[in-house]
Amino acid sequence: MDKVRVRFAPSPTGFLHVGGLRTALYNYLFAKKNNGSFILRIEDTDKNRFVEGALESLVDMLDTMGLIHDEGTFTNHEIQTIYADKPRINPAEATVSKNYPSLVEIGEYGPYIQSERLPLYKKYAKKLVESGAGYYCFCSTGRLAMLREEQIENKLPAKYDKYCLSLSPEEIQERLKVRAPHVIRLNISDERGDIVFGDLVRGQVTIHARDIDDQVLMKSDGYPTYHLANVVDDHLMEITHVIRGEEWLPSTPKHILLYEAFGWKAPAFAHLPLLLNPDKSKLSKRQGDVAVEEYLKKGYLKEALLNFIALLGWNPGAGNTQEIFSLAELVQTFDLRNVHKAGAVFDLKKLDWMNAEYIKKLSPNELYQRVKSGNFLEKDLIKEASQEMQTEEYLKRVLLIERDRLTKLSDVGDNNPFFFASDLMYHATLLNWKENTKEMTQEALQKAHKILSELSNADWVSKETVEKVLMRAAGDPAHSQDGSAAGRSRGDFLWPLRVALTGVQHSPSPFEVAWVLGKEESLKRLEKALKKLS
RNA sequence: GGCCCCAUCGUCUAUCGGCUAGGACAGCGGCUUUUCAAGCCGUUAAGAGGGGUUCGACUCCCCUUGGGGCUACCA
Repeated sequence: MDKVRVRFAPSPTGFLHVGGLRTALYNYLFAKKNNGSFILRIEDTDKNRFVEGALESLVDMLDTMGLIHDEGTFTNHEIQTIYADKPRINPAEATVSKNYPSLVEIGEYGPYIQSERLPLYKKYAKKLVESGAGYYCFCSTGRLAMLREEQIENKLPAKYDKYCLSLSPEEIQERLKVRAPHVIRLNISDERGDIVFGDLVRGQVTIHARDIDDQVLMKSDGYPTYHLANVVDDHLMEITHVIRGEEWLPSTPKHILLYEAFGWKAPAFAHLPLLLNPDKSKLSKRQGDVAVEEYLKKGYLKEALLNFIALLGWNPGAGNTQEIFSLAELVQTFDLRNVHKAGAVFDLKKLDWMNAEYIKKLSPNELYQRVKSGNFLEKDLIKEASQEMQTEEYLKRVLLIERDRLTKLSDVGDNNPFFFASDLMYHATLLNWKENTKEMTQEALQKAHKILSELSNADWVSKETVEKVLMRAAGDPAHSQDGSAAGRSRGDFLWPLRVALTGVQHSPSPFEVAWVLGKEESLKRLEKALKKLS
């Protein structure tokens, strides 16, 4: 079998979409699994929908997500960073893109940007016309629209009526000579009958030729449409497997016909199920975020997003209930045979869970780095805190305590604002544990103050030390079951301590809070609470 | 309107004719516990409907219904 070559071919019409990310991911996984090449090609054949900067963002986003391609289009930034240590990519072999100076192309099948391959499409379109598989069409958009309207009204398939196919060679030449606007269409004969093709995820698909429109292949602006460019490029670039979204399924017969017309062997096709909104329509911006960048900005880890998206439409196979996969594990396990046919709803709740799972696995250092580099510390809560509370040491302590409680990186501090407060407000009644008297609360706080003030600053370095000392002070109810400790419970001591340190009733354990706050701040808060009581 | 694809818990899914239909998320309940979270345990919840084929259908075939996609000189 030929060496596997697959491609991800986005259009520069906006940011990378989570649906696009999944398509790219499956292509990547399939390539890596089969020791093949993953190629990035740019399909910029629609001048009208071109968005400035989209190209660079698309290419870079693929890399920040870790889907490193082997061939095709790269940004200079990539070449200098991500690929710097990859011997098979030699920056010296890079050619600067003709149309986009910020991009570079690497590989033997270039250029990899369709707007730079225009002569190629022109040449092949001409071949089609010469063989009769294609023909010139001069019809106005007005006539086309009327035709279509009429057909729908008569319950017929809406398609071009081949009017221009009846033009004589002389007429055609004449019109071409005066530069009459025209397109080139694919000539599909009803006689062709059923077009049958195999799909790696759907099995055999059959569509009758009579239902297919004479697709425009070359637009009047001289650019090819997706259909022509796609087929020509996939053939020339020796793509072996076309893995793309299900929205392409209905146009695949057109592509099959093109391969036939050129006498080329068609690649294998695999049409992936769509990603859906909660209402089951095709995933769209209207019902939530779709840009990968937005998810990263919201504090989702790229590993979690990739893992989650991999499981939308694919599973590791019979009996395997594993859900957490690293990218390397996905490569190992991936198999197109386990791709589903039905669309999958993008369920944020499950993504949240998975993200939390990934956060829990991060070391304190990694977590800090991620939070910092993702700019998640740049929030008012933290920026308005005292200098001491913004040090790396302090923030790392906060993160260690919060790690198991975070859903997203952006949640840092949100559930425990007292870590960054400079002045807590106390409700005297909240300080009392259950029905305890003010005196008992005072006693508890004084005891805590005494114990903590006896600790040296060095003792505070260890969370365990702080915890041990306070735990001892809280007493162990297990040793006073006979009531000798006058029915005191840990709560009698720990509850006032918690409220004094946090001002609220929900928080991590007082040991941990005290450890995070440090000696000085902890004592300060205890004193303030005591003052409030007196 | 035409064509194509799809159909198991609310959601993601397992099942390739033998099922007491399994797992995960969410939900609910409990344990743990000074509170919250985490963790652990438990639990609610599904094969759209109708015909076939078969000893036996969630699994195969047909129809209906439902959902989705495509139907551009967009990809």
